[in-house]
Amino acid sequence: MSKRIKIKDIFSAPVNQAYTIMGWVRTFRNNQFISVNDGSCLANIQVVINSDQIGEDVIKRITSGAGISIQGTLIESQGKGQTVEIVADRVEILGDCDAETYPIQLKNRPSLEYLREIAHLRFRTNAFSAIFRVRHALAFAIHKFFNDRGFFYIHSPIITASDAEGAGEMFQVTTLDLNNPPRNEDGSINYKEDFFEKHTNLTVSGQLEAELAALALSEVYTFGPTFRAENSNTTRHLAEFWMIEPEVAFNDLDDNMDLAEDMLKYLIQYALDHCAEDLAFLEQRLLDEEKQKPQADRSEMTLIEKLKFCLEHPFERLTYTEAIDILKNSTPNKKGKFQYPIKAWGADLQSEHERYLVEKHFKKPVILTNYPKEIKAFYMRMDEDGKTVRAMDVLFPGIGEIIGGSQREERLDKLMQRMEEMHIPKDEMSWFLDTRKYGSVPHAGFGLGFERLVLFVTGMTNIRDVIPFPRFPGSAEF
RNA sequence: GCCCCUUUAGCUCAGUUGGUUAGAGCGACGGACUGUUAAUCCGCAGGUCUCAGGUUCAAGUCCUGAAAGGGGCGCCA
Repeated sequence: MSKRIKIKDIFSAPVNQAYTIMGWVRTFRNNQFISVNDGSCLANIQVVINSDQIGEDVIKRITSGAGISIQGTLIESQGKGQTVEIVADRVEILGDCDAETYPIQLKNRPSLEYLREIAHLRFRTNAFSAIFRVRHALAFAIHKFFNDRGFFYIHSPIITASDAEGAGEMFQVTTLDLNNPPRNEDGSINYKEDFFEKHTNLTVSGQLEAELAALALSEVYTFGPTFRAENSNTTRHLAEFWMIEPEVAFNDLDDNMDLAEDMLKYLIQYALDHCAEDLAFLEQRLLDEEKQKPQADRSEMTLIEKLKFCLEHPFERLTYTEAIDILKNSTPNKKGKFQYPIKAWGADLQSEHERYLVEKHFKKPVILTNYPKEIKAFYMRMDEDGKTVRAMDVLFPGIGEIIGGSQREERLDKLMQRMEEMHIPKDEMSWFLDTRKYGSVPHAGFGLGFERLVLFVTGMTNIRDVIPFPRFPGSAEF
């Protein structure tokens, strides 16, 4: 028996030779043509069988979804629609698939909502196999981008005792018996008896740990799961998501923006170069979906046009103060169309304002910088005016905030002052403050929400469709 | 957490002002078919109209509540 060849490779393999392919039946037509997919690429290989040669009992078992092994000869296709096909000598059913109960009937174009409920099987569809191949390519490209630039991949902890990062509600980690936890004399729970002998949570960010590494290795990044127990019910939030957090010593805010823009463009280019077939499919899927919508709600660009547009234009960089001016004088603000009208400097920007800037005013990715200190985290570097901090948010069309970052406050006295103002317990953060005490240098970094990047590149609209097994309030299936 | 929408066959959806026995396409199943491409053709089965109350002579249709799903907002990545 010949060695198995992946379907991805068979289209360029020499013809008139014997091959073995394995995969799953997509369709079976005319008792003669099997479309087989093994997930290595979007395309199916057409297998031609001769019913005289393949027994009736086997033919009966060639159903949609069945696992199958085919041995045969690759030939130039005798029909239209494909360049090559396999004439089968041997067909073996590896795993039967009962068509009566199999929940995926591809010809019905099942809805994304339905497939979300059967996430364990949705990999079997073209859309989800394409999404997860693109997701893989982007994950790989992230490591390649940083490795090629001399960054070191730091594994920040998943379980953390640090409760002071301020990035959101946390999931507690404990081995204590919830029905009968050990108590202190005052009735509070005695975490001294917990596994770590202290109160611990799942991490909401690897940033602080990345800063520790950056202040020795200079250029580092993290790429790991992150957990937020916020009760967020949107198409852009997950309780468990993956985040990329580069942190670079000696970088200022401009360097940080350059790194963010270079990285995003590199990743988009990588996807265009390596996932052309999948992206073309996802583009068509999006076009089909938008046909249902009224003309006004449809995108002006196709998916691939949109991705290329991002590469070709510099991201618009402006300060929060400049953005407020634009918004204050904008037509929707004057006509009272904003749900939250922009009245004065200092207001937090709502997603309607971000959308206006990105989708209406500039019509391209925007980097907003120098926000008021009151609406940003304690670790961001204070500007000279004492009012704003060196923060930056990268806003993408359709996604909103895809990156949030800043130049960090490296001056010990200023950092301590901010922690006091924002009621961050200093005693728990001594390890973090040590970096400012001993050889502190300017540095900057940011966090990229990986799923938000995948959303943008694949053109999907719900973040629950770009992670294999999404976790969100009320749902931890599979 | 707040607001809005949806729920009818395995899937995607029709179902008029409340009025006989609730429909279609696809899928499944049975059959035909040796060049199909979401194959085609013929045939057939498939329903507690999400659930619990209520209004009414009469409810898939109206009202109340619940559940599940979707969307928007907030929190952020």
